[in-house]
Amino acid sequence: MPASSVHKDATFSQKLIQWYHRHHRDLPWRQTTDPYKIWLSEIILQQTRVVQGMPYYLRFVEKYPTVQDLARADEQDVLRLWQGLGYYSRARNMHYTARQVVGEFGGKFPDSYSGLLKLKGVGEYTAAAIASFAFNEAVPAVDGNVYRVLARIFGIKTDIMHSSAKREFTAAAQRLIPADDPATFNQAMIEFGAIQCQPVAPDCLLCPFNESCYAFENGMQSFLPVKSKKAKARNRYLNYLVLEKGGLIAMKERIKKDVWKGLYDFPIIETLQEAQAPEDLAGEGGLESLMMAGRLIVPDKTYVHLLSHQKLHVKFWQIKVEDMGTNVLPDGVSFYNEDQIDALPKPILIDTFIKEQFFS
DNA sequence: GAACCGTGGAC
DNA sequence: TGTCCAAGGTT
Repeated sequence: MPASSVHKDATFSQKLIQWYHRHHRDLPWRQTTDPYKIWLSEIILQQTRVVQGMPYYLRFVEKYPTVQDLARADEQDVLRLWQGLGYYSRARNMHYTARQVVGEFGGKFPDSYSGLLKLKGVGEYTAAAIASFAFNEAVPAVDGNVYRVLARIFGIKTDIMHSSAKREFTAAAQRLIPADDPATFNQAMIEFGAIQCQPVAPDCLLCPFNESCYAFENGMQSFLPVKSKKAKARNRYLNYLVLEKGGLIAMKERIKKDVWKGLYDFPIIETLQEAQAPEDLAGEGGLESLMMAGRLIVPDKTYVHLLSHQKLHVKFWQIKVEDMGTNVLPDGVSFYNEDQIDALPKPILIDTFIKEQFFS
């Protein structure tokens, strides 16, 4: 590498870290080098805004102060504490990893990027983040913020959705990272992307790099980074059979490979189109006999619930049961009282419906 | 490589 | 209102 490049890269990291010291937010996971807490914060913050993840981080640290505490917990309680954050496999993987760290590693997290990368739920970004923040390893932590900063300042036009992008952007960051303080550099890149080099309408007049930024000089802020479109969400039509008997409600854990795995909802009939009458649900899984177990209340509204890849159109068919008689609940379905239901992890949609309908 | 996996906020 | 996005990872 020519000497001029070395000089230029050092200048970049120095200016960036200068900016960081002046502008960074005071966030709780930056007050520690405990790999457990850093890991916890990184898992929570995956695809999640700081304002949304913050209360969850504080609750998790409060309830599970150490990895041993988390390992001892039931997965269901971990999912319940995670309720509302989404991408629930993060919580299940986190719990699995806590048990592995305690059971196989004597309660100590791997102290290197390559070791951390082996953990379930820890990919290249998260491994680099923990390795640098907790152990000062000089590996670049390249997240969405870093893609944006690098693409704009250096004019990198590779589609960040393309498979080659990760290698290219990681190499670019690796060239910039200072050996003497990789942790602050990584924090600074991420923080700079989050609060100065924002996705939409960044205020470039305040930016310390506005005299050398490719995007600013060429008016390309809104076009960089290049990101190809995502596929449109598919429509799904869900019909829940909500059996209520003497203040108890029948619920079931979602165990299939599908959305909300590990969470609880009701017996469900999925249809290809929106069901308008009880007859539309016949022959769709053998649950229709449940609708005869009591007095049926036909839903008067459809909930539309958006997921990242699905648009759910959901109807709740309530069945007021006096006596199940010869009707039996399907496998895995049980009646729960209010306190039990409160303790179960549930999708936000289900939690909202229950609160509206029963326990408001 | 592309699809999948949640939720809430900003525009 | 619909779209995009947010400290990604797994299959």
